[in-house]
Amino acid sequence: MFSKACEYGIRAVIYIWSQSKKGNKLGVKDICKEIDAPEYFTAKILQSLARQNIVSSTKGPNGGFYIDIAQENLRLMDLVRAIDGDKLFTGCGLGLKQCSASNPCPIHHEYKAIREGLAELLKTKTLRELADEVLSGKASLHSIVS
Amino acid sequence: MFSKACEYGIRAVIYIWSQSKKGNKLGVKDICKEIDAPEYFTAKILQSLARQNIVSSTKGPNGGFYIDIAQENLRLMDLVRAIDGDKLFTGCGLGLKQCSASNPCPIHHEYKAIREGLAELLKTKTLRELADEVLSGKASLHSIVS
DNA sequence: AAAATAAAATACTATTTTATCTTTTATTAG
DNA sequence: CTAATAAAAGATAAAATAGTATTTTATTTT
Repeated sequence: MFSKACEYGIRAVIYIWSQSKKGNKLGVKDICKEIDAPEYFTAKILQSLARQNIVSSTKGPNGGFYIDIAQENLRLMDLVRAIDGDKLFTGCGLGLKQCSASNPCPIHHEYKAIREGLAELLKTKTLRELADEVLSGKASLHSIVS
Repeated sequence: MFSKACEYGIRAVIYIWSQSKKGNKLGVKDICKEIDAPEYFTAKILQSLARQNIVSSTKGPNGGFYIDIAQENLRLMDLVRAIDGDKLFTGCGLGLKQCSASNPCPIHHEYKAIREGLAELLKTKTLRELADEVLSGKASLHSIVS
């Protein structure tokens, strides 16, 4: 469904958010250790998100990634769009170039419902909510390490 | 969502079905012309589906692909599984190796609902239904050519 | 039997995605 | 001002997906 880049990006941003709340900045290494993601690849994703002003960063000692309070209501949708674009929310399920209610593919209506359900989910969830779930221990960003 | 191979495969099988009903066998060239898909690539997909006994084929003059009546109740789900496997129906939305109700990622429950909705759609739709929609003109397998 | 046809199999190419490594630039602590 | 630190940028590599071309095999028509 989501690309690997998007999966890592979401996990990273949720973690950054949960720590920014405490005023901490995080290095890529720390982030990747926590969310179990490849370091250099995740760095690229975060750099792209920084250019898009979704996360902030500072270089040098004590530098790292953080998220501005102003982004408190950032929706999961905004993040997915920033990384994967919106092909997931626009394209035809069977790949037709033109597919609409007036010239539908055989699963147009049903697929549209699924896709809209997904969009609704992503629009509803804010990064704040997601980070809170992790902070409260209700949800996790990595597999159990035993 | 689906891979290109899967998109072409679904369109091809629906078209083959709609013609098999009339007793016609179809060559790859004809199929690809109708569904606007790359010829050699689609051929490979169909050959794989033939090995999996989802479509049938005969070589030589008047040969081609067709679908056995016994496959009348073939579900879209079976086709998607045969081409893309079931990663779409099993994996975690955020890519966690282990993600379950007891150790959930932050979108586990909501994502599960979306995924199950999709699975339900694919299990409900039979190839017969989809082909009928195309035959009756209610749905289309290619963009409008004006 | 020979020629024609069409799928099957194999090999090859291109593009995109994922991942890693190296160099550069900015910032801060000493 | 110099070291050290950490992100930014760029270059490269590996893997997966998408797409094309060629050869082989089976079947049918003449």
